[in-house]
Amino acid sequence: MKTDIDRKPHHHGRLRDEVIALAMEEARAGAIELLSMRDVSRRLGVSPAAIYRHFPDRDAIFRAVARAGFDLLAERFEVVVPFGSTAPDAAAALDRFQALAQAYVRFARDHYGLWRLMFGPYGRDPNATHLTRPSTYDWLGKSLAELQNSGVIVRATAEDQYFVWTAIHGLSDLQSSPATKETALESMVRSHTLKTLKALGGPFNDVAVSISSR
Amino acid sequence: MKTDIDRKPHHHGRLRDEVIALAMEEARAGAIELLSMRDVSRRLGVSPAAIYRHFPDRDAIFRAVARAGFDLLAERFEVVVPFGSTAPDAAAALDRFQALAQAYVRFARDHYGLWRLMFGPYGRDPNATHLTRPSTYDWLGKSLAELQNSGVIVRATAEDQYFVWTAIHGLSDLQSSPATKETALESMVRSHTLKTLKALGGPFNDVAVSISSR
DNA sequence: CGGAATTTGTAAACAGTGTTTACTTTTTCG
DNA sequence: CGAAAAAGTAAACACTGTTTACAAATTCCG
Repeated sequence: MKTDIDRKPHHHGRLRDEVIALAMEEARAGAIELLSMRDVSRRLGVSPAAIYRHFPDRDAIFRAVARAGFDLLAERFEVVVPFGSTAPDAAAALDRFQALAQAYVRFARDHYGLWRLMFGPYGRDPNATHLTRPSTYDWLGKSLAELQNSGVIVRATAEDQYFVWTAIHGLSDLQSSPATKETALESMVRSHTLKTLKALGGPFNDVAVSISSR
Repeated sequence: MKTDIDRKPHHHGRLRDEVIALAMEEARAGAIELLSMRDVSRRLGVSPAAIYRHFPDRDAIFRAVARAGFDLLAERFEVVVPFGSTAPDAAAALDRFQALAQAYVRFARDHYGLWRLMFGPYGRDPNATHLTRPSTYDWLGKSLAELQNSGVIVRATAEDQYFVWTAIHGLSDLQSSPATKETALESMVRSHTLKTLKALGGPFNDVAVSISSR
């Protein structure tokens, strides 16, 4: 039993999650590097030292946020391309591939600071799992396999996959203004992905191209 | 006339350049965000406040360093592709294009922190010139024009140029370990650039490909 | 030249930071 | 229930970016 008014003199347990959530929110737009321990503690109504029960130091928060960022990106991927299912035909496979790219570019635009954190030093060092990370990179592999099975492309080697990733990643990193119109972004990503697929060589299926051009 | 031992009780003039030089050196490997004003002043044998005669605040140093970074990159480009000259034939044009890409990727690897600064918020805001920046982006345009004139590619629109840039940029940003072997890096960049060119469409000149494959 | 004006430096202070230490409160659990 | 563990606190430490008032070096010009 507790008193009527359940004021929480102690946070108990969920402080760690609250710190990460606040840091992620803060990392959306701006650089997370200037996030202040004391500011976080103040906004969570907690003493500065309390945070050190959950993180050894400030960098540990950044690393945790970067990991959470990859989880969030994986969620976005799961929405547009449910991992259990398989694209029925070439048109669907191409649609999925483009939806994946759209999600990637949008994520970079809408969570710019978090995005930079994820692909910066803090997102890389954990266990050198940044390249073999299954959650996000494998989505691309699945999509490329679908494209291959449905005949849109003739092969999808590891090198091909890496190439496609770098192309979309570069686009995400370089998109200039965060105020790009939705339709402009969409068509830009579409033509970009089509070029990318064409680069994979072989008789790139022009039928598939005409399929996707509304 | 001065005393025999020309100790300099004041720095006079060149402090600004020394700050930028030191900050650039510091930004090579690690994140520049944790560069300390007081540390800089200490290492330059100067009081902390002295720096404020040359920069309004810390961010101004970052912006200046980012600009200097683009100048340095332009120097690298100039070495491999002298801007005054023109490639005599298709093989030379392709070589130059690949040399440009190599320089780009190497720069990102060898000046990782600086690279991140340049393409982060600090490198972008000056006057929104980050996309129209002539010094670095135009080199790519020149190279693509050479490729077009010599028949390696059939067109080089602005959109094409942007695509090529994003592809190389993405590769630069995602190259994993800074300890990649030189030969591995070189062949990776080569196959990457060839894919990129193929993506530009048209009857991509397979002869040119065989030219470049040693 | 010589002295005013300007530039470029300094020392001291201020508010704010990351982190550690010693200590207290709350929860868990045999 | 009472000990052990977990999760909080206040106070201190060394350090930071920045401002202020002041001093030295340089430049400018009558």
